[in-house]
Amino acid sequence: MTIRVAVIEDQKDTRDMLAVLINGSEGYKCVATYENGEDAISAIPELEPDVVMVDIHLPGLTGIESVRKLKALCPEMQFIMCTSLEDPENIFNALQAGATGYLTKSTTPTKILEAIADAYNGGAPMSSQIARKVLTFFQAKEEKVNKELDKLSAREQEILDYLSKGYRYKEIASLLFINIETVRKHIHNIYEKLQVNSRTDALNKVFPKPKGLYALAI
Amino acid sequence: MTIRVAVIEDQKDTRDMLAVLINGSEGYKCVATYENGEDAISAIPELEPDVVMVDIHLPGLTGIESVRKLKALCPEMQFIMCTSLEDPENIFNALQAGATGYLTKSTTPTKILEAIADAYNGGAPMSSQIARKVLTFFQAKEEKVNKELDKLSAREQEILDYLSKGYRYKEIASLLFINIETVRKHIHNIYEKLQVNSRTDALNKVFPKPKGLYALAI
DNA sequence: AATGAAATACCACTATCGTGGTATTTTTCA
DNA sequence: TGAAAAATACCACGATAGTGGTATTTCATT
Repeated sequence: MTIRVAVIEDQKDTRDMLAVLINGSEGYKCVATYENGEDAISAIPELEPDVVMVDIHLPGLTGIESVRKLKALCPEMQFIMCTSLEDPENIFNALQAGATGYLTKSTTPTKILEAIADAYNGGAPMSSQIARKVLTFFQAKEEKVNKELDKLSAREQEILDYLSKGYRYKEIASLLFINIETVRKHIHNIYEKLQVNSRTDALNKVFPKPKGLYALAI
Repeated sequence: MTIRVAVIEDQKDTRDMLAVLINGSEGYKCVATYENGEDAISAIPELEPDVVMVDIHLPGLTGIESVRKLKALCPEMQFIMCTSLEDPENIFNALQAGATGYLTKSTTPTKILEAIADAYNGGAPMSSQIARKVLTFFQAKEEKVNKELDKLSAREQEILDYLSKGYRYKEIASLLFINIETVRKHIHNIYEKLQVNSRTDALNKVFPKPKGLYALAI
């Protein structure tokens, strides 16, 4: 069983180095190399490699954008980002775009081959330093949420939860075995604390939407 | 430099095994073991270990809840979850609670020690299989979104976008330079197509929330 | 040229929501 | 124990949202 690999990398020496490494190893074959994202996008869907190594820095279309487009066309294909940059923003964007691995350029040849096999076998190859940065992104998201949320009492949070699910006042009242007027009062207090005056505004304040979701969907 | 480790694990044999492993290794010291989360929470903030190994399955307070509380008290402390479960929900919740590592019980002693050192040094030790599951959580989105969304005409999508931002009918009307009755009509059509009858329900149908987010925040 | 979908506009009615009060009981915590 | 915070309940009013109609115009496609 041979893993078919493609490489997108603008620097000729790195590109050739990768091709030689891959072709020189049992079980791996480099089936194509590209020096920019545009060429890769027009050729890769036909070629159907198993794994694609992508440089983040590409002239024209960036590596991240290339992955986003390719992943949409070929959901089964595995993408590994290769870069010198470790900043969280790039890591996050790359992974969100559909990459499953993230290697820095200092990675040893052995580790590169391992990473390719790993991605092919359902893993997500990345150093634990990078994994930590991913986690930071995860955990950072919550903070802001709680900041608004912990202004509210437990009961208020409970009611807000029902609001978020679209329940009407009287439904909430019967679910909580309290009077509708009490529900109304709680919600009034919630709105005051959050400085809003509608259900939707309250929810948007407490559960901020992931950016770009709608823009993307259009 | 010695890394000070604490262990929270209800099964005596596993607990003892970990303690022996840690104390038998140069550079590591097991400073305490606990058989449940409650004991750990009352003792660990005083003790200030560098790294805490936490079993997910604990009697009473779960491992995840224990980490959440401890992390709030001691943000610098590193937590590694140990479990036999690899299901995405647990992984996600544990990491969101503040754990930085996630080991399965099949991990070898050497890898366990490596993981402890790794967490201590700013990494996030986890297998690449687990890393992939984390990514899946990141990437799991869209799909359903578009399915509901493309039932709607462009104008309807535009109006739904305003609804999601909390605008009132008359605000939408003046933003789009159309009559409020037209807005009302569009929204009525939107609700019909989506088979709902309130703003919140429509938004929940088109922009499904990442599950577990709110439950976590409580 | 005809059909149909989408966008526009208007009306009347009901339900629900949001505001602004007051007041009692329960819980929490200093 | 005493004060503060939270939860409960009630009322009245105006604003907004949602329902169910009809009807005209525009635009794309057959």
